[in-house]
Amino acid sequence: MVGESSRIAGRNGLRADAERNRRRILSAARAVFAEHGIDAPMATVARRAGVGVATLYRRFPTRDALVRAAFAHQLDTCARALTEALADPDPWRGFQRLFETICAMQREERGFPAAFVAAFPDSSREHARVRERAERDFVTLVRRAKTAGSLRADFHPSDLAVALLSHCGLVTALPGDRAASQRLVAYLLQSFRAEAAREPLPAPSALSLRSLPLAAEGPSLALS
Amino acid sequence: MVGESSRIAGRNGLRADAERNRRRILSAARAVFAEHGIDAPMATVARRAGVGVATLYRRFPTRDALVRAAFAHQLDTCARALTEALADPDPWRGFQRLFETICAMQREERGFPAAFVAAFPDSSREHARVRERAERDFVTLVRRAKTAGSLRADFHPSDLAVALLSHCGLVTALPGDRAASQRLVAYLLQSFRAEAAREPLPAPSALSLRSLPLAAEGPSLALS
DNA sequence: TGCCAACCGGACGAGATCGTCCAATTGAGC
DNA sequence: GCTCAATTGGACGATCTCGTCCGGTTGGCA
Repeated sequence: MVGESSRIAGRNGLRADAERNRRRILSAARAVFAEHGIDAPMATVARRAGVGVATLYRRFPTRDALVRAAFAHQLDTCARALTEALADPDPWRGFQRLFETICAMQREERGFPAAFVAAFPDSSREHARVRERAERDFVTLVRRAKTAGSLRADFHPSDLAVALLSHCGLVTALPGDRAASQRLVAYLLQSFRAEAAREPLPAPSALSLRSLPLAAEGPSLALS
Repeated sequence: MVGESSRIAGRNGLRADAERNRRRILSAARAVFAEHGIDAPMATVARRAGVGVATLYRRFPTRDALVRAAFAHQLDTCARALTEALADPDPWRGFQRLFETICAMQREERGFPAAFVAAFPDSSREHARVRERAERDFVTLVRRAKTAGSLRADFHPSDLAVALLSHCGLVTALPGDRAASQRLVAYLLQSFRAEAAREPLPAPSALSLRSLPLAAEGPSLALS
């Protein structure tokens, strides 16, 4: 019970300069990823941040860790959108806003789509608890919207993942084409409405919603 | 008027062994691209084909040329689907089959989606003539389907590109998930029907259809 | 002010891919 | 069978990225 010698307050237990560099790195990472894609060399990020590669690697041992930290704020927004959707008295409006919010995020934040799918196959991680919570929330929202008669009865929760991944692919292929993205969102939302259910759909995907990066992964560490 | 010395018949003006190697390379490329993605090292393709790298580079100077040649057969099928769609007495059935055919191709032929989008920004090339023809054909199909009252009036030809690119992104993110792909196709087709037009859509994308790799680029050179 | 642990950053070796060059081989007409 | 040119294949140098190592620096408490 002696230790904790020069451990200081920097909110993460980091020294002041270390914390400063951490923020710089995240900011640089967002800029570089947006500009050169998610596969940009780590050294580029380090240079832009004005730090050495070692500093970068010490703070974020893998590229994946960096990517996730860099877009934690955006993932947070998605998670918050789910909470707000659930709070909306009109379940369809909640559903619609949730979908539009996430798609807008994918559309506006260059680099985020790649991060979104990169964070995707994370299903077996520690945050499973939070993810399950998000999944249950969304299922609840879907049930309410169906009961209200606004969402088609054969909508399956995994369809959200299908829709989001499609949109993700679209904005990746056509970065900057807002019109295309908005058209797709409109088409999909209309086809999710109860009135659109004219013909039966094929069987839904077995895809688990738990793998969707919709849940906040602990307290947000993202900083502007 | 003396030349043409030992120029021989190999359909491409290639020597018999050269033509044989060409086929081997294309076959190997399809296999490797399907297995390791479109960014697989050229050397891997060469090794699989049982030829040296130089042979590969001489025949296909760039990776792009190889990719396009490897999937020329699939692109051909897409182009043929357009012709058949136009020939169908029921324009909506033609439209539907066209869309389903292309999506099935993207879904079943691993590696093809990547090739599809890779072939995308090719608008300014020599084949512009053929592309324009394909564009006109599709516009004709759309007009007929609208006149018949089966396609929604506010459908814009560029929506085909939007839909195809989205689907492309989906199957890239979830290779092997047939159900997801089929669900998206069903949703999109239903939302394209005239009866689905309940609310106005946002403005269409300025995206030119000419850039869609729907047209055959000259006589097919693809071989099994 | 002084001390020490934590932190910093650039150099560095390993590994991978690219695209070219050249000597040896091989196909096809004569 | 012979000749010649087209074709072949692997070696090679250039370029790039990764992730670690280590000597020097700095922050914060005493």
